[in-house]
Amino acid sequence: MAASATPDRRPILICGPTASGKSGLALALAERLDGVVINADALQVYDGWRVLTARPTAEDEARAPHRLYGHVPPTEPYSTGRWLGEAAAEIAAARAAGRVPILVGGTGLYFTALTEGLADIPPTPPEIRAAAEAELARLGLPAFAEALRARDPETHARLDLANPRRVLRAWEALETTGRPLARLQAETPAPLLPLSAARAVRLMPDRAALYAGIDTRFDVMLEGGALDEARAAMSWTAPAPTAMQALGAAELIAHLRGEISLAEARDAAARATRRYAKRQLSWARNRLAVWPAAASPAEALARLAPCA
RNA sequence: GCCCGGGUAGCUCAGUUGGUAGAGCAGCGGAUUGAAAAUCCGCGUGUCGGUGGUUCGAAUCCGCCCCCGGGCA
Repeated sequence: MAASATPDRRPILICGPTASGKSGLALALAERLDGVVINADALQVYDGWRVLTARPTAEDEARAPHRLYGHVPPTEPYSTGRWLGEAAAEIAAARAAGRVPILVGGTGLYFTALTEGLADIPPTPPEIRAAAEAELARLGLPAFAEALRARDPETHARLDLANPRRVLRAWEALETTGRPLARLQAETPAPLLPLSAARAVRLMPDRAALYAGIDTRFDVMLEGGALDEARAAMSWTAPAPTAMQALGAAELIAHLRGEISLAEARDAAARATRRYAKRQLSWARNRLAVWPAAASPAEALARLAPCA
């Protein structure tokens, strides 16, 4: 333990399931290491969802710089590609300012794109997406997949043909670039931040405790104004589908419309959140298998920024 | 104390004339390179309350015991 050793100023990556204490950990690290917290969560980017997405509070944001939170209006679609570009810029800016970038979020795909690379493909123009969706609706999935196979057998051969999203994505990439998605992915450039250039930790909390926390947290959200947020969302004009994916939004809106009771909405939202957490753990366990794991935020904090 | 009804999966329950059990919900595992809080695939996880007995064979039939609900006292 040479006290004179240069402190590790590599970016920190924190991934974990919802309600695992990621945000608090990131904030504590930011305070100890003079860092900048950079969001890696697909829904927390949206303005309009603060309570329902458990975004850091104004008080939290006053304690350390926070980036990529609530900076997107609900009318705009968001994507992994857009996040990657924004995150890269924020990482560079933090470094330039002599601060440690601390990326935290529950969207595993974002971290994988950052550390393993993402194919260089321009965003799908809205008209191409609309046309692709119309074609899928007109033909049905099997016939739509066949239509793709006729034009792009290479990508078709590796697709999950039961998953409409995947088939749609392949179609859109082909329409947008004129090239097979499989080829584009094979040409994926080097990652912006290889794992070796960062300090990563994945939170793997006890399942039962996590689920209990999810259930109680939704009640806290309700007390904190989640219903007001949902009511406001009902008046958004032409919100992007990605913005309406916030867990609990559909349930609370159904309740506000008088379709279900508040208790039913709460149960359904909590259940959806538990399932989401399960998928996140799946990603962390299998796709982030080489990341050091921590059972709790406290354990991770002690490892990444001892004492203080 | 007596009389009914009921104890089967985590929960609510089904289970034909006896052939070691199955639905829904919950849950679990997996995939996932631009909607990822999305999307998709797969999986019953069980001392049938306990214990004797009848039977080749008992969740099913019989005895006793335990527990829960209701009624009568």
